[in-house]
Amino acid sequence: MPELPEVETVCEAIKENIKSRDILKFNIFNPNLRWRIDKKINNNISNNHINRIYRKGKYIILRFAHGSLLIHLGMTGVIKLLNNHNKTSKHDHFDIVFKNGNVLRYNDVRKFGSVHWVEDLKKHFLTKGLGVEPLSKDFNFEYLYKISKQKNVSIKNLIMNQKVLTGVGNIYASESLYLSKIRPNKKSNRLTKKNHHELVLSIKKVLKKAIKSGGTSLKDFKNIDGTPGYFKQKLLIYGKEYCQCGEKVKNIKINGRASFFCTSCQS
DNA sequence: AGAACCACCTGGCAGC
DNA sequence: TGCTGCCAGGTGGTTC
Repeated sequence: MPELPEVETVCEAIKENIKSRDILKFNIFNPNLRWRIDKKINNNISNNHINRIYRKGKYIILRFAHGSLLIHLGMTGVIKLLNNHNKTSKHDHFDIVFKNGNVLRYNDVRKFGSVHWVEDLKKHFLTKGLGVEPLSKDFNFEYLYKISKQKNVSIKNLIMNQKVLTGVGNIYASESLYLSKIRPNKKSNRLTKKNHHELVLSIKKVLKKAIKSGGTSLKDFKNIDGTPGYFKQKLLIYGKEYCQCGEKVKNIKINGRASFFCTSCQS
């Protein structure tokens, strides 16, 4: 579920709302996530101080002096801020308990998320190969064009490849391709230079706009205080039946993922 | 080597 | 009502 804007929203909310950065303990309720939660995380973070809270791609990173806590929300991961030790509910997996009583609680219905203690992010198997950040200046025409030409995949798969571009998922890939009038199943090496220029701009535009709206709420995404994001109302093609031009929207599978596009507006 | 497919898991919904 | 089948925002690992 959560793509870059949702993770960014959660990250910012944690920064703003956590009044203490000193951790008391790490409580595990259900260790079964994509990878079993390591009990040793408690030893690594209890009685330690978070120096920095930030996002890399779809990962939330809590940085300590001697390593980082790496959190991925998978499809249905939700982080809530609680002010006391509320009793746990179904699908709660762990708490990060702060010394002032604040609690960050991770809930994940489908268990596709993860949490790891990582000493060196550059060497960890989940983070070492991550591509460029879409909102950074490293993501530009030259970068995308070069990779596009050397790959033989659909452009949608290319921009969703986290080793190429980190943070873009199924919704924002569809939206960006719609904005730049490119069909999602078009092979990346067949796009024109103009296509690439427009796609880079569209991806940045869509992501920025979504962050401004607090992310997209379909079924599961909720911000840290339980409020939903409002980008869903602004989606132009994902999940739509008709395009703004009046044409019926096509929904095809690309690599098993629903891919929406307009046969009239996109070519 | 690179691309496509599968598996992991739960819940919601449509159709019968 | 209840059962079945299909669908869902992700991605590492396996297979082709």
